[in-house]
Amino acid sequence: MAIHDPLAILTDRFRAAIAAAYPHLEGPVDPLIAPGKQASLGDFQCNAAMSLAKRVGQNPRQVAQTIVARADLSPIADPLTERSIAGPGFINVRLRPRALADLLEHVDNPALGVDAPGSTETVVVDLCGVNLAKQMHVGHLRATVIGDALARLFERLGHRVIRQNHVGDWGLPIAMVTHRLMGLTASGAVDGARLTLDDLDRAYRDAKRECEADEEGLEAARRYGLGPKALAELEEQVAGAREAEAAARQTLVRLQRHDPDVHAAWKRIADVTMAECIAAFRRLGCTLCERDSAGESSYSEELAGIVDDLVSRGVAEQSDGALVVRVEGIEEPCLVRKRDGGFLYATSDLAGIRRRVRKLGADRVIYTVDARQSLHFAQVFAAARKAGYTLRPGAPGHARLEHAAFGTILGEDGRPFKSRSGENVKLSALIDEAAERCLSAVRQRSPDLPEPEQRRIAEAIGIAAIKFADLCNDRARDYTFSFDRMLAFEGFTGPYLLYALVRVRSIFRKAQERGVRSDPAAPLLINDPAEKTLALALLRYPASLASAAQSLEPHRVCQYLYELAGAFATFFDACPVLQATDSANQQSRLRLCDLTGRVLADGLHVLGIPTLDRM
RNA sequence: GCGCCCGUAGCUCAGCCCGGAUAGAGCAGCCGCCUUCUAAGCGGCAGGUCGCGCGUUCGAAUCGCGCCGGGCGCGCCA
Repeated sequence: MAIHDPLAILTDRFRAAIAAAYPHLEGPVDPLIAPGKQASLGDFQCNAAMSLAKRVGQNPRQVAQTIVARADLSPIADPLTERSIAGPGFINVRLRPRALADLLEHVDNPALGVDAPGSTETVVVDLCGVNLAKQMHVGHLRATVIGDALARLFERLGHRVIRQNHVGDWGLPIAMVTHRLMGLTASGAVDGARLTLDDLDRAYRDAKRECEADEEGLEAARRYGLGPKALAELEEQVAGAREAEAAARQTLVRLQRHDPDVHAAWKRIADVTMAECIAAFRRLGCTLCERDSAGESSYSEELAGIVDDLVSRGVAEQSDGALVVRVEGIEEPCLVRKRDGGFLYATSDLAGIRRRVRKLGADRVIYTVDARQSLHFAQVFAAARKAGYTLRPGAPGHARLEHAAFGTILGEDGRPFKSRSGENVKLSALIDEAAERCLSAVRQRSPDLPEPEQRRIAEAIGIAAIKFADLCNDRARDYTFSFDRMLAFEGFTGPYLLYALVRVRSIFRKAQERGVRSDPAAPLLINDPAEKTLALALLRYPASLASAAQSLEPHRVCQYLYELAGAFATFFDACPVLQATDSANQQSRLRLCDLTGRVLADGLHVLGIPTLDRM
């Protein structure tokens, strides 16, 4: 048990009291301890009496009295009395200032009160999922930022984390670009040596357009008897598209057979794309590197074997010429091979699960992928389980597969976020704009700092704003992207958290200037209400991480950090540190500041948000 | 048609898993607070039929059922 978490301690004490008072009750009873509803009544409350009343055949107030008589809360809280009971049977608990200080001593360590896990798990996080020849855009932002935060969170909690970037680097669309690029290079239209991702992005779109046959248009033209000229144009378009597609298919076959020319072109596309993406991750502060890439191509050789395995063991079956895995509870079967013998993305996802569990040793695999893929993952997870791919060598039970689904980023018009011209907004352009908008504010507030420093600060604030906005609300929901709101420099934003930390660090800068030494062993004095609120907030840090990890919801950490920053802001206003009335108070407050700064920095680091010394 | 997600203050959102006291934030509005550690801050006021109905319960934003409204998905694309 966490010996520094008052909630855990009180839960323990009340559970014991209830067990002693009602020994005939079966199983442990949850004492329902919660933070106090009103600070004036108490710091915590026990809500168990009401729910127990019926089970023990007493009225709730009687139950509360019985619990109060049995509960021993020393030394952390004031003794309970008749007056601790309120309303129908709420039991209010008030912590002792001294106890608060003692508890804080326990979290004042490098781990900040986060205990090592009972058992270390291997957690694979599937994140990012960029596609070759496509610019990173807002669609990848969430998959990268949320996945990175989850990966960091599990690492912080002491687990072994393996990041997997399931890059879309295989299949017909990629073959289409490869084919087109080879043509462009051969004709000299593009310099292969100086290829950029923008070039590839353009080639991708052109190739796609080239292969799109307007069959419906042709059909309609025939039906409505359009003129011969229009008809001929449409026929030509369709024929051309079919030809382009056939060529792309041919390229795909050559790629699969490791044809040196095609493979070299494909490799070039992969290198150019990944180099730019990895630069983007670095700029964003996401811990994702080349080694974490495990694209679809890396599974291509395994797919036939997977399907054979599924067939031979009767897991997959024929259906309309295709191969499907039927799973209980889901109407739609999971398609693993097309009628034409081609594989689908479910097939490579199955290969992914098998490798992650068997080779990488995953106890959990977490997919940070768009919520629109929910059905797909439900199918694939069930199929993998049915196939036994989730069975871990040398461990009981199945690995846990979880889809950390996230919603769409919407524009302020409520529709999926796009540029004015309807294009996807490039991630780099997004960061540029955020940094640009911050720069003027930084110049205004810190005119003395050198220009490069101002730029560096503005960039960090912009990134903090973007990432915090993405992480701070419920993953599963769509959210509205708004520069104005995230950069408002007010309220529930990334900049607010950075600002709180900057103020902490500023105090220590000033302390040094004034020759004030801080004593790390000075006694903590928790007297002012603002000090108490801050102390209570500091103690909640480990629980906030645990809760976020349990639910795969980073926004819980955001919520927590915002509350901590708020508690600090109030403290900052109410409790002078360097001008404290006496040295004991000054030293105690310096320690509170130090602890606050460390928790804020640690929490921001867990979220992957950059921190600053000044802004 | 079936499935998933969402509906809480003018706006953007927490709270729902695990039911408890007058439902919380931020923005916008109004009133205060910088000769003192960064005012990107703090304190206060005002603002809500928790989509609707029924049910379970001593007690429902929270659990169940049924509606209404919005979004997304649903075998040979990835």
